[in-house]
Amino acid sequence: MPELPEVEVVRAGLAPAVTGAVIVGVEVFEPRSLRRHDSASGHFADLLQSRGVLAAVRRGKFLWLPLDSGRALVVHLGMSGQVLLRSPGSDTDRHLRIRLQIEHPEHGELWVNFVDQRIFGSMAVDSMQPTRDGLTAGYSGLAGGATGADGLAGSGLGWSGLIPSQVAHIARDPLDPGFSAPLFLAALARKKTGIKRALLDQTLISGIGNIYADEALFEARVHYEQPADSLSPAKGRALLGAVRSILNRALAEGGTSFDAQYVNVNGQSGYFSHRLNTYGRQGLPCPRCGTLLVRQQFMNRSSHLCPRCQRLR
DNA sequence: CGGGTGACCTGCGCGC
DNA sequence: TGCGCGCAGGTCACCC
Repeated sequence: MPELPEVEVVRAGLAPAVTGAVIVGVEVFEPRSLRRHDSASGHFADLLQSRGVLAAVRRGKFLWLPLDSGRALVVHLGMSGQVLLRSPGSDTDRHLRIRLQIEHPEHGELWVNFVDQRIFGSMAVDSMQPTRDGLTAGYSGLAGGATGADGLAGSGLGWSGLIPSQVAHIARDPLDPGFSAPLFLAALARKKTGIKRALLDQTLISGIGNIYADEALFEARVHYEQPADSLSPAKGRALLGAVRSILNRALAEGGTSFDAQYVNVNGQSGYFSHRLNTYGRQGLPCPRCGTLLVRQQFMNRSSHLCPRCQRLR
């Protein structure tokens, strides 16, 4: 489940089930799913066994569960990853790569199945470090970003001010209260690169992938190869506004699902695919002007656009 | 530094 | 029915 709305749907589903739970069992069926785990710090299963889970946090497309050991279980869904909550003893999901058995004080025992057809996703136990700006590391669904509300003694934010090392280079996403629009727009204005490349650069702004980049560019009427530094300040602001609007609307509909691949923790699909204006709609008329939409090769993938509404300037 | 390419994977739908 | 091809929502390493 790749882009921000789909990952947030997973985070939101996971949070109530795992917060306060203890990991009582770990089964790794596919070691390639541990690609991002640094085994020098210890074996994946050993680092999880008997640990308590404090929360479910997300920045961009990265998800992590802070643990009572001071580390975090980092989850990245890649292109085809799913996290499914199952009752103990459930039938094995196809492409099941890792299973965590958790025990929650209220909900009892539960299986957390990491399912991933293509194995581009991964799980890893990672060390934590303070955020560079001293703010909450990501979104955990807690009011006020959990500031001072996590009951941890000592310095400020506790786990909420810490970020897994492998996520530290990822920029804040545009729905994060700590995201600075002026700083992002200023950085954009310094980039000579094409605007879509910039939107997909997770170190500049995170959470945007191929679908929502195309949709936001369509909404703002910008060509994907328009140099970032050539956008007027007003156009830059409009584009960021379009990005936020699209992400929020997709979130409200449970994300985008073309097939059973992109589902929440209960295996249910989102409905935003009905709202897509350009992604995957090549050959169909532009909803704005009726010109036929086109698909073009870009960055080893596809860009979808209206050749009339989105001209290179 | 920017930008291009390939690697990492499995599976589905299509045309022949 | 089978086979090859192109396609898929991401990220990273390496090259020039």
